[in-house]
Amino acid sequence: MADTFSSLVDKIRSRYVDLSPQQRRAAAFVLKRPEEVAIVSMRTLAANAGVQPVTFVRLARTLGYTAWEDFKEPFIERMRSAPAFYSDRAKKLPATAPAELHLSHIKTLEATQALNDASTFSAAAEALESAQNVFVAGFRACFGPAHAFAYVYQLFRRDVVLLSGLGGGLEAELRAVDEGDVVCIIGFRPYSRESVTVAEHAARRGATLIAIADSPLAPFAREAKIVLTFSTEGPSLFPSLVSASAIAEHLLDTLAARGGDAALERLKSAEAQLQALGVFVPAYDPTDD
Amino acid sequence: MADTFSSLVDKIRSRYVDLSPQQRRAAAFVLKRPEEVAIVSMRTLAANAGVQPVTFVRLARTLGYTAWEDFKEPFIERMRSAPAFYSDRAKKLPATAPAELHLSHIKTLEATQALNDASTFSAAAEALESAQNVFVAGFRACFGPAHAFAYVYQLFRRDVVLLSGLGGGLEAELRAVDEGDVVCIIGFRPYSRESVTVAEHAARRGATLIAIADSPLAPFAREAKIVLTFSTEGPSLFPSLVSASAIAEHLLDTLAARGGDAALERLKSAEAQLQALGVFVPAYDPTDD
DNA sequence: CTGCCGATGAAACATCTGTTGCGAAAACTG
DNA sequence: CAGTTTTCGCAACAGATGTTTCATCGGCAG
Repeated sequence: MADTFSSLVDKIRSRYVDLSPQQRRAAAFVLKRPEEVAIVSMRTLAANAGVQPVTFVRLARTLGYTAWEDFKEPFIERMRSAPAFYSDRAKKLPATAPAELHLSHIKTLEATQALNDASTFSAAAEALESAQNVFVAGFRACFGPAHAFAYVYQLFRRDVVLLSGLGGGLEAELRAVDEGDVVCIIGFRPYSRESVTVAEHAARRGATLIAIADSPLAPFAREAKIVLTFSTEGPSLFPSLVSASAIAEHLLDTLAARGGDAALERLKSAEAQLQALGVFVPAYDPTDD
Repeated sequence: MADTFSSLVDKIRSRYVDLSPQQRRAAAFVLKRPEEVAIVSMRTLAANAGVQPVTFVRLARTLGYTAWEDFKEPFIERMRSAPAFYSDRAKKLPATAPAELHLSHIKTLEATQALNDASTFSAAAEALESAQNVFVAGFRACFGPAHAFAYVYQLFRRDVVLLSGLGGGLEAELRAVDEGDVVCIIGFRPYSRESVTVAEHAARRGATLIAIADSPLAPFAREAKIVLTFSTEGPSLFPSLVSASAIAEHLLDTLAARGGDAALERLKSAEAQLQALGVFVPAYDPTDD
């Protein structure tokens, strides 16, 4: 009984010619504005389509649904997991063990994608650009993503500092934070004490706080000017860091793109420098460029 | 009057602390499941959140909205523009949409998924289980994922060591590697010299090598017994770590699953210990379990 | 303890929901 | 053309919706 959106569309398309004029009107409208179906009531939908409310009930019936709600369901399901298209594709993968986790990673990414909009990313980038200095923090499980973010950011910006708390020196590191700086904290539940310490210190000093968290209600996000939210959900025992990494990378990309040629130049020279220092080893894959 | 979704989230976040317990519950739920707000009725929303229907009206009022509908609007607007299904989204977003990068992350994940099969993961898990000691390494951009992997693994296995090269002491750390041990290295192009150093040393000592690399031909994977491959491709300037994280997490999940109750027990006690040490700060989201 | 005040829950409210029944109109059939 | 069938619109229905009202609870100051 539970139809998918695309199969419903097919059904409409194939039986369209047999429909009565009014039902055609309704069906055509439904295809043109699928979001409306999920969101508004049948009556307003009818008003927008220039059709009587009953017509939608009749349309649903002629297509084999017992009630309008059954007809409506696929439209809702399509919206719930935002870009339904990719979800549908993922469901078609074989149901072996690794595929399941893989699928869940995709779902997590999609959930994360739905939680943030472009303007939040650009606001974060703007704040970082106008910062005197940038501090990055993440503790315990989140140290990894924080390090990755700071490492790449350092490639095209000089004054990026990773707050590590190495050797218990977190407080000493924090003394460098001042007004005009931006502090960027990554964390998720359970929230480590250090992240709150950093956040509070940053707020006290008047620095701008950017939080990358699993919830806008994360304790260290309380005083944040900008919050980027990610999901850690999944069938795994452990919370997933995949989405946090995705967000960090997206932010980096935004920063590099906005930085323009200057950022690119610095990036290149940084890489050349590393190369010259003999940090890297040549790959021996002949298909390389 | 017309609020955007992110500004609404900010409003909730900033005023969350002043809310009454019940309203917090409602607010937290709304943040955790934003799609629901757009789709279901207030009454069922209340049922799912474990709150009275009135509470949502009250919440909307406290946040400055005259009616529930005004509060609900941003949630609907957010969904309306979300689905990348028909042509209607092209006109809305600027060229550098977050959806594009999001899409590429999914593609990368799918590519990675295709590169490894379940048996490779179980082989890796098997090797790790029968190891005397486990060493984890990753340098430069890959230090993050390596740290994340080691951190979680340490939660249910005692003898996991992260090779950090801190203070230039990499060689000293390597002296601990011996026959019967497993060394797990994460890395991608350009390959850092340290990763090769570690790999060669491990091979010389007779330790088993597991490589997590962007190519089976990675220099540090030459002597590896098992290679897990991931993709770093994407439209971004920077290679993506998302898939590397996904692989690491999948491996951890496999390990925990195979470890059975014993692993679970250790995991629990590790978490309890951390809790007792006051490492974490309580979350103030009442909808948590 | 009393009196107060905000927070909370239960029930009643008007309104809007999807759906039905029925009559008028239109379209087809012989 | 009449007779039949289908389509359509209107008004009414039961149930669900968001909201209001009011009684109760629980903490706290005097």
